[in-house]
Amino acid sequence: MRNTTESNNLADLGDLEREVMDLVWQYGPCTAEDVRSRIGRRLKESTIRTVLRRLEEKNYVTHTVDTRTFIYAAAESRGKVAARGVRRLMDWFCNGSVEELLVGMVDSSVLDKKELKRLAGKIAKAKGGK
Amino acid sequence: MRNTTESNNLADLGDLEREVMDLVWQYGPCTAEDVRSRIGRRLKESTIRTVLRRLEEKNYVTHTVDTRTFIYAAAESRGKVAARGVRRLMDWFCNGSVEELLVGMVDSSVLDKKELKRLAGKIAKAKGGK
DNA sequence: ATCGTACTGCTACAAATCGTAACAGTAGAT
DNA sequence: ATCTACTGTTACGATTTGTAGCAGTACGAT
Repeated sequence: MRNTTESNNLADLGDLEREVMDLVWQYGPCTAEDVRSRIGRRLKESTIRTVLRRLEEKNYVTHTVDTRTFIYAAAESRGKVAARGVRRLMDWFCNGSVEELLVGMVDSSVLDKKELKRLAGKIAKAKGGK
Repeated sequence: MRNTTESNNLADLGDLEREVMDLVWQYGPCTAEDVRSRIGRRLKESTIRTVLRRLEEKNYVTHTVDTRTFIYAAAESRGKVAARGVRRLMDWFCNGSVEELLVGMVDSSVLDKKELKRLAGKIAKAKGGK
């Protein structure tokens, strides 16, 4: 019934899933137990494992094995994930126009004009030409 | 169980809901029947009404009554909705940093550096000072 | 005044997603 | 050979979304 081929959720992640991703991004590669001990809620280790497994299915993390233990690492940077989300927002609501999006951001004060200009300059300068 | 107070879905909308919003945005105020006749799939009018009702609950549209007929209109512009989504993405994945987001966009070629600069200039110039 | 009809209100239901976890099997260490 | 730490598998309830039927009611025509 639901569209499974292309999720309609901008981030494909539930709240807990996002929390876990945050930890993975923040602390780097870690085991389920690492996550469990650092996360703010009291959850069973099996719960964390389920979440990590689902995150791997969704390609948010990958794992390697150390002896018997799974070590999970982020598959992409936060910024890239966010950018993918932005692209979707653009496609859905702005006919794919970055401009319409930026204007909307400025309009609803998500972004200040001066700030935008400053950042544009900075970003254009950093990370060498092309 | 799930977090109901603050949805975790960037857009709070399913695919059909988004399609309907598109029509409302594109054609302006309309009735359920208007939507039904314009939408690309064959759906019962009651289905459309349900969707419109839900969209109203979510504050995406409002309605007025003409004699007995509900006329639905978008409550916000596309750009604003998109911008709200972007804000969430920033909060979730970039610690609220616009910079990290823009960098991510450039990194994953959602946005080109030159393009960014051009738009920044344009936007800063347009819509008068401050 | 009556009646048909066009609209709305309410309810329902199945599929998918997500939070949460138990239980079973198995490979390493001792 | 055992114990134990890990993984694999399965489950279940709540919520969201697509999809729609049925019941009630107010207007317009006769």
